[in-house]
Amino acid sequence: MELDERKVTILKAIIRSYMETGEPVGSRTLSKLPDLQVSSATIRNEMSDLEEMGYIVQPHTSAGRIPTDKGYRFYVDEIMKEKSDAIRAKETELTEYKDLMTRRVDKLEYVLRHVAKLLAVNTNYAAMISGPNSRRNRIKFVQLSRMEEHKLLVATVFEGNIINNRIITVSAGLVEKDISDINMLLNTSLTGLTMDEINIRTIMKLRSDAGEYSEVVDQVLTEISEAFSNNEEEELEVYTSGATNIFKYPELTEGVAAGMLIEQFEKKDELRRMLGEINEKYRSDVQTDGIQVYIGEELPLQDMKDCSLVTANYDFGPGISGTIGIVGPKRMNYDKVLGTLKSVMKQLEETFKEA
Amino acid sequence: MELDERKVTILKAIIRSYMETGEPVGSRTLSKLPDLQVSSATIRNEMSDLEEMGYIVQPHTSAGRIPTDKGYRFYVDEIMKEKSDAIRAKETELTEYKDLMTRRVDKLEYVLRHVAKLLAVNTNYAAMISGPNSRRNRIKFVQLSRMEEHKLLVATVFEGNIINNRIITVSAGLVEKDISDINMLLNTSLTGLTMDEINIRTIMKLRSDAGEYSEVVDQVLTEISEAFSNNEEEELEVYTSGATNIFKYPELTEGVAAGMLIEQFEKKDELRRMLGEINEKYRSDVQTDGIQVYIGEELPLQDMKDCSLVTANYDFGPGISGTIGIVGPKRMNYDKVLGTLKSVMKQLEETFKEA
DNA sequence: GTTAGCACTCACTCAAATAGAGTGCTAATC
DNA sequence: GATTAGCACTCTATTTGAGTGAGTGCTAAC
Repeated sequence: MELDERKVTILKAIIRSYMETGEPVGSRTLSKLPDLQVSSATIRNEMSDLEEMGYIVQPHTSAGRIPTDKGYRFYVDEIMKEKSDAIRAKETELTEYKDLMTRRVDKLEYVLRHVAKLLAVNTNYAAMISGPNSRRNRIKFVQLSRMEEHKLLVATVFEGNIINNRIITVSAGLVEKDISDINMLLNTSLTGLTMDEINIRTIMKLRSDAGEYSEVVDQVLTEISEAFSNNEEEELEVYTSGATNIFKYPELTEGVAAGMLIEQFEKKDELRRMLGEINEKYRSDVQTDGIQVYIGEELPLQDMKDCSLVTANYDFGPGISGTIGIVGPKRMNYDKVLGTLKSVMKQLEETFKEA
Repeated sequence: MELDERKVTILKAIIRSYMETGEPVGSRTLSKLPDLQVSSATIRNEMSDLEEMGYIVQPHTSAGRIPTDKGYRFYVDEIMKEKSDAIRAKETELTEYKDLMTRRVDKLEYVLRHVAKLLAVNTNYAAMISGPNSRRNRIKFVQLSRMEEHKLLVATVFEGNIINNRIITVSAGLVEKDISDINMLLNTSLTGLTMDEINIRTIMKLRSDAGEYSEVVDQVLTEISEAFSNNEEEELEVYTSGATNIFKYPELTEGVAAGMLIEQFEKKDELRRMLGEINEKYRSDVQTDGIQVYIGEELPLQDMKDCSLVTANYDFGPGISGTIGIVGPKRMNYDKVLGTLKSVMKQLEETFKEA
């Protein structure tokens, strides 16, 4: 069977109606729409076909139809084709938040946290953002300073002005000159490298370069290299916002699943892994604009099988890349989410280009 | 009417039974308890008295009784008297988590986040912790370093090794000597002060001390003072964990209130304000061990009126103080929560004394 | 003061009755 | 051949009413 124009119109109408109301859509409701000038009986026939083709189903015999994953997929693919319209529609709505974002570009964490909130409030779905993976980010400079007799502060600044502090303890006594020398040494050796690139060889070279200091310096370097390597779990943060928005969608809240779903948002490590994988996969995918849509069964996380997930990758330079995700019911307003997401990405990009 | 010994026994029995089951308690159930060797009729008479006195109520005519806020209040006050027993009971259970806490004392944020999680997991209620108010914390030292031509990194380390970074932009050109001089100047003037104590006068003095540099330095100081003053909202963080635990208590999840309650945990600013006020009020209250219990209507937040809140203030030195809160149903296991909280406080204190 | 006994209340459960929305099919119509 | 009107049918959701059981309050006896 073929998906002719009228079938498409009907399918889209079903999806749009279901998006609004959350109720199964009947033939009579559709027949009343202005762009469908046929009787309900005709529509029933078409719906029967659409069901056979797998785009819609009946929750029970005497109910209207609701879209299947396949139905949503068709709809989403359809929007994606005419995406540019959707963007402009939403852009204005967000500008009022611009100052919020531009205010403190220097603290990426702060920006991301607020973007998550902004997305959640604007879309009425749940938002999450994975922070950039510092390990892939280039070191801009390192500053070593003395805090106490045996405690040193190592402040590392990465591209994008992401700052990372560590406190290290050394047993050896260090005079001011030692510290400033090591400082110099660290900067000449490490600047421009990513954490991943700092391996044993770099450290060894550093030590040999240290020359006369090597006995004292050795310990500092050991501490630093350790501080630089034991940090996988913390580096990649995930910020979430609006998890409670799911209470606005009855189909997600009835049953036991509600708790499971809300709990899923507290499991930051799973979210992180998921977003990380998506980022890995589509980071350099220019064709999709870095935007992906996952519907129902397509979701990587089992507990979210009743939801849809829209993701977008941001990339503001080496190492400063991550993924934004919006989670909502399958009947989420894809137009709006896609538009909002694009708009936010664009603004973020501008903000970071300036900085 | 007077609360004689038998009435107390019955009241406590009602509360304990209701804590376990969440079901209204009837006279027959109570008559079967070993420590009540009287008939159900007698108990009915006593319960009638207790109801008249306001300690218990019937949800409806033909149901058992449940405790009122006043009933819980009596019970909690009773436990608080014999608190020391409760502590020791729980202490062992928590030791396994000790390494988790001691691992990274240098990052207070990290510790607090994990303590919140630990409390949530251990109690099965929702936990929250307010971070310390940096504005009241003493500056240990300040480190100024150049990031880019016109960008400087100001790293401020406070007592308790809490680190705060700011990036400031200056239009004037600075040579290395300027930076190290300003650095010296900042440290001699600001070390030992709290943010609150850094007022216009301090800044003015700093400027006059700057002497010959004043033209160039002026801008840096202005930037720094600004960076030091515009940060109220961020400084006081709140970490939450286990909000979804409330799904384990049906009386909290039925009705519309469930969503409201869960949402309340996303409103960090309100939580922050509440914990801040509690901290303010009981910070130096040695008598209560810094522990407070709020039941139902006593809660400062309207949306939590069906819950109880147990709070404890931590204080590990000047400025490093905050408040921990546990939120659960009114029928929460106060014994356990109080014990767990005390145990955690003790461990935290030890951890910080060492560092 | 305590207890046994009994009438009474009220929530909860279950089943049957009812209403309503929607479909599929058939036969008539364009 | 496509469209439509009409009708029987299906299934959910809502209502109703009877029955059940837990629990109380009261009274009279111990």
